[in-house]
Amino acid sequence: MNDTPQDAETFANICKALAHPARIRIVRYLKAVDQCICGEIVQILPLAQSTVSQHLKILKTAGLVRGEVEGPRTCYCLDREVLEQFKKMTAAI
Amino acid sequence: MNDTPQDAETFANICKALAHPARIRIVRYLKAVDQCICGEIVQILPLAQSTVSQHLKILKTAGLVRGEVEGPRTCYCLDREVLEQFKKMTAAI
DNA sequence: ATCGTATATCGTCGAATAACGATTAAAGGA
DNA sequence: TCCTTTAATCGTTATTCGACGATATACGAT
Repeated sequence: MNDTPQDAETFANICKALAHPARIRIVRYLKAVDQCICGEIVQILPLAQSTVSQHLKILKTAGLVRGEVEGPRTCYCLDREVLEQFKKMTAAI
Repeated sequence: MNDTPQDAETFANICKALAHPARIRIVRYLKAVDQCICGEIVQILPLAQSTVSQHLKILKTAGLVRGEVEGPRTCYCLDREVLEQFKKMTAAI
């Protein structure tokens, strides 16, 4: 791992995406079930659908999660590659 | 590592503390020099003294950094224990 | 006792976050 | 075709963040 300001920014961005308990729980859930639709997560978390959708968007923007539309629903899964990258960066702190 | 909502909150809190490039750079710097005073960090970062002090406070509150007053200055260092804990939690995601 | 240095804290401001309900969009089924 | 389901987006509101300058505090040195 590098140690440039840019690198710090990259790492900070992923941390930011994970800096909310709901998003941690989403990531863990996805890890456990491999993939699921948004509504499933809404069931699990004590949050409104729109709020969950927003959290998913944040995780997606950070690259940690991918979603693909399947008819009226969207199937979400972890991007394990990105997650591994993050783990490596963390280990290198 | 556990997988409770409380655990998610704990982890999210540390992520939040690291969710800013300046704070990442502070942690890395402390890792490299082992310990230093606030002014040293002010030199390194393109931020005002008060801003750096604030970032240090956030890191301290999260437990990642400890500071002990030495006369008119404060000597900061990493809490390697907490950092290791965070690394383990991250690896367990 | 005063001055200078080093930090922390306060107050402020704009920007970003988090949450929600309401609305919209896009299928799929009746 | 119309209704239902699912999810995304919009608009709003309250809160938090990030940055700064100014001020306060605490020592050490003169």
